[in-house]
Amino acid sequence: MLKLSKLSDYAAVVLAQIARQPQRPQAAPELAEEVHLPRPTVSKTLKMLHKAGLVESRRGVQGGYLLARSAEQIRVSDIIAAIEGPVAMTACSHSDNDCELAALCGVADNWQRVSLAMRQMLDSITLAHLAQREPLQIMPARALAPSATTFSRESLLVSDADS
Amino acid sequence: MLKLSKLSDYAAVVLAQIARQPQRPQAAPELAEEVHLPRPTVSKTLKMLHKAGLVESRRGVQGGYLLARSAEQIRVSDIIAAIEGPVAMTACSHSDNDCELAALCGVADNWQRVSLAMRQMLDSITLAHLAQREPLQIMPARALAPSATTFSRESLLVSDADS
DNA sequence: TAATTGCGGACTATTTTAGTCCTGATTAAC
DNA sequence: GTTAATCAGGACTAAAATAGTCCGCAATTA
Repeated sequence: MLKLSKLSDYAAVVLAQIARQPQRPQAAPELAEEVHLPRPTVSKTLKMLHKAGLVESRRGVQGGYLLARSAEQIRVSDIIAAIEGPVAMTACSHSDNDCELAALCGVADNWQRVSLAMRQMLDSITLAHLAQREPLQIMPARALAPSATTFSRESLLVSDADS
Repeated sequence: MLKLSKLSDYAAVVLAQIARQPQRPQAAPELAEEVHLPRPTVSKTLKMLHKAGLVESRRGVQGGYLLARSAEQIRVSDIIAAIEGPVAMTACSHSDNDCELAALCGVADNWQRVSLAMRQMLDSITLAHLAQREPLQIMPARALAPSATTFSRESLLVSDADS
């Protein structure tokens, strides 16, 4: 399925909810109610998001959670990384891991590139996009000259619906 | 991690190996040896690939596995789907699944689009690309006019290294 | 100081994944 | 027709990841 864990999904939903009231801290139980998810679970994801630096927390009365930076600056890949660790498709697709089969399998390099392309796509989409009530349009991407060797941050551009 | 299962990774490696000798059937134990993976496991993945129609099998002496179609016609998304089921990032990102929270979470539509973009990327890369000994270059994609509403199959173009 | 709220971590249960093994069916060669 | 090679299907086990809950402590504010 190549799927996100449920927790990552929850994280996105909860963050989107916070993003819709950016001015005041929102407490975990309050958020849980709004997104219809169990409190301890929401609490857990918020703690993970805090550890990853995506949200700020305020304790005490009137406390709660705030975005640590604007929704435009929180990338989908940040959210996923906060919950599941860095985005990488295979064990050998992140360089620090030494797969002793890498030399043999003859596919490792190419998997790495696929993985990179995916990460870049996820980098190009932000919480602000997710939180929009209007559906996104993710642009069809287009091939460049065959000699291009690097990715641009803009490789997959996401724009608002034009209506 | 948003990672592939090991089995999917194995499947890619094994398929790449088959692709390099397209003319004759290769038996499971032989393939296992070549890719340095345990026989029963390779056997299992091959059975899954067969069920998904990606390889043909021949029983008996001199039997083994062959690609069911050319490596250019086998997409990475096919391989993943054969092992893990259809590519979809979240439970609600495939339409037939009814997530009762969809109306509430305010994110579902956008997740679906992210998921779609990912699938399209995976559609655009084939076994032939993976099997190449030379590393791929996956093209930087480029935004089109803001009013574009559909994806093109070519959205992420993969080309051979130009060296 | 009391109420509210986050923090950290332990813990359990469930599901998924990985990996193995066995028995039977099919095919080709002799 | 017999034999050996090979795939087919599925049962099974073990291990790991995931999901979810709970508790006691720390911080903050009124």
